[in-house]
Amino acid sequence: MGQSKIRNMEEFASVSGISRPTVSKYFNDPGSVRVTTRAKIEAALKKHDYQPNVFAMNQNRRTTKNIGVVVPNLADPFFSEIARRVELACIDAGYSPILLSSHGKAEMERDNLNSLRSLKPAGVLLAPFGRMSDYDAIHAFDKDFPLVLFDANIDDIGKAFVGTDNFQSVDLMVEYLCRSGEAPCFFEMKTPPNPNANKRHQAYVESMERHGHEPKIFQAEGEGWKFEEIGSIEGGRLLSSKAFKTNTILCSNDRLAIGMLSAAYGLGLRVGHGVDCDIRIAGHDDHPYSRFTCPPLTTIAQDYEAIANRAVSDLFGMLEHEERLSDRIETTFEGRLVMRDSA
Amino acid sequence: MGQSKIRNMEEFASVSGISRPTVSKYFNDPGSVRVTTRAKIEAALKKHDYQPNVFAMNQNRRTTKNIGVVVPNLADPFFSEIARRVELACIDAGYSPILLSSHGKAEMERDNLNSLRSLKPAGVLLAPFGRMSDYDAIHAFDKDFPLVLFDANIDDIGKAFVGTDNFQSVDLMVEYLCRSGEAPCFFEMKTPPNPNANKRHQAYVESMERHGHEPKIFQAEGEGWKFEEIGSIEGGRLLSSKAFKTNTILCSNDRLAIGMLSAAYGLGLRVGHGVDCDIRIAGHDDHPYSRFTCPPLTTIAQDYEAIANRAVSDLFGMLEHEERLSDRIETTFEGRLVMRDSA
DNA sequence: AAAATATCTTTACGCGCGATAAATTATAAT
DNA sequence: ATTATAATTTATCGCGCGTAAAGATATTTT
Repeated sequence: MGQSKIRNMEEFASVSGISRPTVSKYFNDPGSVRVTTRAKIEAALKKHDYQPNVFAMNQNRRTTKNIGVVVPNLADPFFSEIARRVELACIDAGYSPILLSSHGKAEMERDNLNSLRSLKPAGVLLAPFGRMSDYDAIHAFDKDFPLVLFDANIDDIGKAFVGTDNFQSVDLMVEYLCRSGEAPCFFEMKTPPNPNANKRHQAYVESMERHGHEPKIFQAEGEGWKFEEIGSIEGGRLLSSKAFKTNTILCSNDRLAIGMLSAAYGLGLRVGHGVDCDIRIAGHDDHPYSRFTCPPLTTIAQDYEAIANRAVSDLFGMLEHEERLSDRIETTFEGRLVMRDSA
Repeated sequence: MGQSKIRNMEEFASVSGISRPTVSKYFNDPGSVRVTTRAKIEAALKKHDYQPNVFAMNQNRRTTKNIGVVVPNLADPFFSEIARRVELACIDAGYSPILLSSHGKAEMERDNLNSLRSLKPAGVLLAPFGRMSDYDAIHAFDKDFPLVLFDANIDDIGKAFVGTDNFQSVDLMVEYLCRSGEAPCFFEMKTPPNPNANKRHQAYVESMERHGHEPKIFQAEGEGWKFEEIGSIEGGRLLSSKAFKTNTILCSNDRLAIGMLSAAYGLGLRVGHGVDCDIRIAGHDDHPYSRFTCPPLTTIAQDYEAIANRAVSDLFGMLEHEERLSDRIETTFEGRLVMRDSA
């Protein structure tokens, strides 16, 4: 809290009785100066409130403290939830996260990466679109900056990947559904914008075969990120035409499931595992609202916190230890079965 | 997209055959140079892809193209939705929006404003916490930067405010509910984190009195931003104890209503306006998921697009016309009744 | 065509700080 | 106390670009 107005580091150095280069060292790493001088500087800071000019700081620095965080779509609560944790983890580590949403458009993902270039980020955490992404742009970016992927993987891109093990998680759900009732069919989008959908598709097929059941896939038409709407319209169509041969439906993600629950309600179907119920519907992701659907949604919880923390620590580990990791690290966390009333 | 690597504006100027100061002018305003020289520069841009260093650009400039956008909580779909539109509007206008979420904490709102200071933003769009906000910090910031508030108002802070007219919108809903059935009681949080809740409370009371009914308020305990949970637990308690004297409940916002719908479902109550229904539940905001609740939620739609566009145009109007607006502008848009099945 | 105006080039300086080398201390180890 | 080591000071350069002034061209007007 200050009275006088300090214009630059030169002036601040003089009022604190320390030379400017030492003050500069202090701001880059307070631990790198002697305790006595640090005390002087911090005393002066309280009297004169000054803070270094970020633009001048970052102009000549090899590496800034900026961390880019790029997610495909902040309007999706899954991403806003995980982005929130990533942001906080960066702040805790003393970095400045810059959160960018690509608003569901792959070309904006490319633009976002290009914008980040001029910010000279120390590193970037990217949840990519996957196949929809501009591969060349991401590949080029990967060569110029330390990059860690999360949520969705792209082969050989980035120094590390952190996500959920879809094969484990889907198997967990399939196993549970088979054990507790009829084997599930699988409901997904025909052209999903998120690459995890493809993994889950595969995982479902393999898991069903392992359990001795024939996989049954139902694909919804529709593009874009309006998953609930697609789940409601296409799912409702399938439900009302009794296209499903089983009373158990596993949706590729919670948002599709939320849409289907809405359609089922509209059709007067009772959803759940009770004896008086017509169908079971399950999802995947433990979406923030899945606790409050009607009925509450049985789903797989991704470990948001672990994913966010690992992605951040993988990145900062590289940055701070200057490690030249020859090997790309892939970390997947297990999903956790969350049993509620819908299945 | 180019082959050669241009290091700085000097080099780029030479390959384009134009002097550096003119190139500098071009990047600050492409319209300020002659068409023939602009053509040369743009031809060179295609061959050599160069972009000016932002840090060096912003260092000496009086005003940057940075726009700060601060919202209380990106995890709330209402804010992620409106922030998305604000961001896009800024980009369209040629500015660089920097989106910051305060993650539900007032002290982080203050920190966010302080971080923005060092970015020398041309202006800032702030959706404040309201009473919870650090008034002094916001007031000080207001004096140093062009500031426009949206969603929540604070008296005399900012050059403009843009939001929804809660008195109009709540009255619209009360009128509809009274006309189509029993007069509503009002369900809200006892200590809401969002100041609009207080406006809606007042609006409900006034509207009820105007319609000749006695207002009945029910307040839920609970702090923080877990509105659905609070709506579910506290709403469920009230529902099961039959505390409401009327079969019609107006919730202060959709997220509370979503929680209450969940509780009602759990209690086996039929929600809706049909003859066979037990209660009617209405919300406010047209939350992205309110179309998919069971039953779909009758609510008031805020005009996100209009609010975002007006907030941005109010700010840019000031910036670009250098208007010294003596008067603070307050703009409120009307809410729109969205009739679905829940009430 | 000449005159008036708009635009460009040249030259030069400054922004605030990072980085470095050499000289000078202050602190720790012997 | 003397030496070895670590930290600080002094001095100086450079980052990439904004900005301004003066003179040189180009374009438009008469």
